[in-house]
Amino acid sequence: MDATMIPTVPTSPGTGRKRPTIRDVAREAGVSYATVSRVLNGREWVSPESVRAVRDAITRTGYTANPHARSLATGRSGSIAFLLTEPQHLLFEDPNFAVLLRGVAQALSARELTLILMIAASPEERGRAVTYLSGGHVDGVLLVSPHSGDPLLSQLVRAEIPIVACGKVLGHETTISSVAADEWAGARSAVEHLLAAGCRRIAHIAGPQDTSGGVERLRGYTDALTAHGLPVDQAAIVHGDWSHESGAAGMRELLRRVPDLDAVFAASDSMAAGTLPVLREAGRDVPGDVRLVGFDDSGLAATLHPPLSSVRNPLDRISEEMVRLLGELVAGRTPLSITVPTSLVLRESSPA
Amino acid sequence: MDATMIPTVPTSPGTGRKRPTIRDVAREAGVSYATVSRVLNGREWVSPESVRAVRDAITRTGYTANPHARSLATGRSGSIAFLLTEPQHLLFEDPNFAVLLRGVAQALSARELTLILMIAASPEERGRAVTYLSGGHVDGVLLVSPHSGDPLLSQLVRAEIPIVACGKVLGHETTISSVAADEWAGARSAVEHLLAAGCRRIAHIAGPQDTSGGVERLRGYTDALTAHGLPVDQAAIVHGDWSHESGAAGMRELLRRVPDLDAVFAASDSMAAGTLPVLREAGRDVPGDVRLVGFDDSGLAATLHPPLSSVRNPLDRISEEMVRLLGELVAGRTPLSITVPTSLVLRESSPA
DNA sequence: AGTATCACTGTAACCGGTCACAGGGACGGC
DNA sequence: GCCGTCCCTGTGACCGGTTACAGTGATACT
Repeated sequence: MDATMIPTVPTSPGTGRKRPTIRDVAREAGVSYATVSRVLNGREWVSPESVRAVRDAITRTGYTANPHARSLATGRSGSIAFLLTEPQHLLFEDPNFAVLLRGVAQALSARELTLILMIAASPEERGRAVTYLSGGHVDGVLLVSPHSGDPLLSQLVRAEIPIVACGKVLGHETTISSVAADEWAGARSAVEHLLAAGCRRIAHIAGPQDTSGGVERLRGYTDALTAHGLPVDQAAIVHGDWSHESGAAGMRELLRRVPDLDAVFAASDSMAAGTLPVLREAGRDVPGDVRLVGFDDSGLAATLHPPLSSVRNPLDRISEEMVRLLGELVAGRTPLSITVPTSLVLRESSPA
Repeated sequence: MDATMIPTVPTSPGTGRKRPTIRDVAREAGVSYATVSRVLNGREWVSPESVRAVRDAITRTGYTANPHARSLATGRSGSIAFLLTEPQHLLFEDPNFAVLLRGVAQALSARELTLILMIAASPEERGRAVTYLSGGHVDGVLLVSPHSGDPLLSQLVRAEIPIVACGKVLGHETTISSVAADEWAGARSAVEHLLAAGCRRIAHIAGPQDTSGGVERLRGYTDALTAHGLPVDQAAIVHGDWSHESGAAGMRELLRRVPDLDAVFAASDSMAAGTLPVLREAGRDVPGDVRLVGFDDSGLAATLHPPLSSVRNPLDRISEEMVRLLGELVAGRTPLSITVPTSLVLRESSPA
């Protein structure tokens, strides 16, 4: 059927017909191209008639500005990079990450900024990422919970790119802005809730201690205990890497070391999820024998059996603040670290 | 809107010292800037000495090309958009999506293309996305399983942007390239495996029938049964929406309708995971009493108890092919639809 | 020797915007 | 009538690359 049909338009993709430029609009509107530019950016005085003429011409021609020409002229790219250095963030293990990404995309879209996603897992990818970013081709970089010692960090800092991290970056407070949930308070409230429910042998599955999240959540746990006059038993603290598997392994270890535990506070929902099959196998009922609280309130929490109590990590708020802070950095303000409050969401795994 | 835009103050941190340009490199190397450009693109004759001089000058100055200037001159942006029209893709529900994104990022990075992520959920976001993309500011668009009737599709097609979709787009075969897994064959092999293991009452939890995935997987199931001379019992087929919950609900329904079932083929791993607690509660052992096979072989499959057999959705392959096809479209080739093979991964939930 | 070819290089004109600067009316004050 | 101000507008010089075109010297060919 289409073999005999001859297309009416020479449709070579991209080369088709030229897109209208600012000069075309100017001619159409009967003004100079500088005036069109002024209307577009709206920061100088232009007569109402000119504005209207230009507006009309724009809709008539279907003009949209060429962002590359604009970037070249202004030196500002209008795009920011969202850099991931750990591929597992993108995998099943970390559903929070997806929520954060969604929030950031939304906040950027609202500011008419484009989001460039860079996943730098392999050494080559990391190298390419550093070169690209150091080249000053984006206005700023958003980082997800970077490890403090990562050489990538110092390279980016040296390149003087505005950076905002999600989670405090120890040792870089003066060069990198950061937005973090008040994880200490969240962890503390989780443990206080368990104490109020009558638990006295509360164990903790901690996160990596080279991330602020891991440190803060552990600190919240110990502080809650000591504030209530309870001893901090090092045997009741095991360390995981946020993952499901490490949660399972940690739980097995805890059952061996502290068989009389009556509650577990896990530093992530994934790790909390990992404890469930282990507890079930050991014949411990949740929440009957052991109360369980996780952290992040990810999508995972509500789908577990039993549904998991968790500390809500306000990721929508965090992503919004990250973009705001990045805007300020780009505008020349000094780096700033802020925290946003968390809240405890109670579900069946630890009834009030 | 202007209030939220990043101000145009020229004192951004990056402006400290100016980045070297092609002219700086030329001066440093003692050649003209055209020669530097030639070395960079390497497509014309340049003397070995000049090449070496330029190379040295580049490393000495730490030069990196300004992509915006390049785009402006060449008319090619060097970036492609990854467009999501359904926000739930990014959420916990669809771990496959993350794997696909990862693969695409990798494939693009290897080709020195940048990935612009656009999430167009709200009507405003969708509008902005269409304007941006229609403006010709990216070289092409990658779409994830779009619904055939989506007006966004026809708008993009009208704007003559190269598009590659993941999953066949019914009705747009001649304008949009697509890459899809051979889901029919995958589903069929899963059911054949269950038949070979001796199962005779095989139920199916199907996906939404307005997606090609849902349709194809169901068709593979029925075709496998009829090919083996078995009747297709409509009572043994329930419909879900890919989610964990719908899997659980479907399983409850199946146990009521087909109490003597000896196997379940679920159209997604999430739905398969949802069946597990229901089966356990009903006292059915997996795989002892009921064999279970999922679809996608997501990260989820291996972490379940028991580990889940699943049809492997070759997302790495799909992402690679999507990027390849997009490259061909940009180069002017006509749209093409291809399928890539799936394979069955056996685990404890359905031993051979 | 004259000339064609080859290998290489430099100049200049773009690409499509932004913005500093100069200039031109209209108006008010002297 | 002259001047200064206030708005508004156009010209032209960038931004940092690519590339068409012209040119140069060396070598090969006639």
